[in-house]
Amino acid sequence: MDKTKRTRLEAAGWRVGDTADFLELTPEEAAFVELKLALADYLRDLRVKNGWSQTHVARVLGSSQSRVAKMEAADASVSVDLLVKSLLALGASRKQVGQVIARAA
Amino acid sequence: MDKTKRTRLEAAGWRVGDTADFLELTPEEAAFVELKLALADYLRDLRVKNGWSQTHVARVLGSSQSRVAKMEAADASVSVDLLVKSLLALGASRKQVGQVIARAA
DNA sequence: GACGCGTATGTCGCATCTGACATATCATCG
DNA sequence: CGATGATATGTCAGATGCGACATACGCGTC
Repeated sequence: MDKTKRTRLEAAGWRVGDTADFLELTPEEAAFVELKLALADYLRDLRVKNGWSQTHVARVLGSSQSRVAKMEAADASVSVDLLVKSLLALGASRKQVGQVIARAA
Repeated sequence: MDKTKRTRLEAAGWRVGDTADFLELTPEEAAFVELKLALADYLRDLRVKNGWSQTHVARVLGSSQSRVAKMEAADASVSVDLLVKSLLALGASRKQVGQVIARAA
């Protein structure tokens, strides 16, 4: 596994080495986490591409800068619900969201 | 608007005619609800196609029959998180989930 | 160095979601 | 007509997610 990805997974709150051995996710769990990471990356792309700060995005979404940071980090405390709602609120289409999710890992 | 769809939206807990006037959703809200309905429909298709009962699916998911019923109804009390996790757990691929979401309304 | 700006991380009170249970509805079969 | 199985609806206590705040880190500019 890619070291960067592993770090991100840990950051996302997924017990990596909880029991001193290595990442052990069922295929569904893995697919779910990757799906979430993909949405998080897309959110960051969208924001950066438009030259927005996290604070600005937070205002648009009616949220806070810290939550936007956590969204982009795919933190364990953010749901797919929040990511999807946020992307739609920032102008992404349902179709685009679907494509981001469908894109093979 | 299609009468059936309106009924489903009401069932899903979306204030339809709350103030005696008609459904008033921002475009993002509408897209989000439709996205949720699409996932719910797909869950039902997947279950019926395989000849599973809601009770059986509930056992597989580690949940209850009532929650499966609510998922298929896109009840306001079920999140996209739960729908996506359930679909993946029932064997749908990340790609399939994405396609369901991307499919234009 | 000190400031400003953007981002990251930890925590908390409150709101929402979840599984479970009870119960209702509705077929189908004897 | 029971009786059985599948699905729907309402409720609740406990779990999880949310916005907000504080604070820390990095990086330019002065």
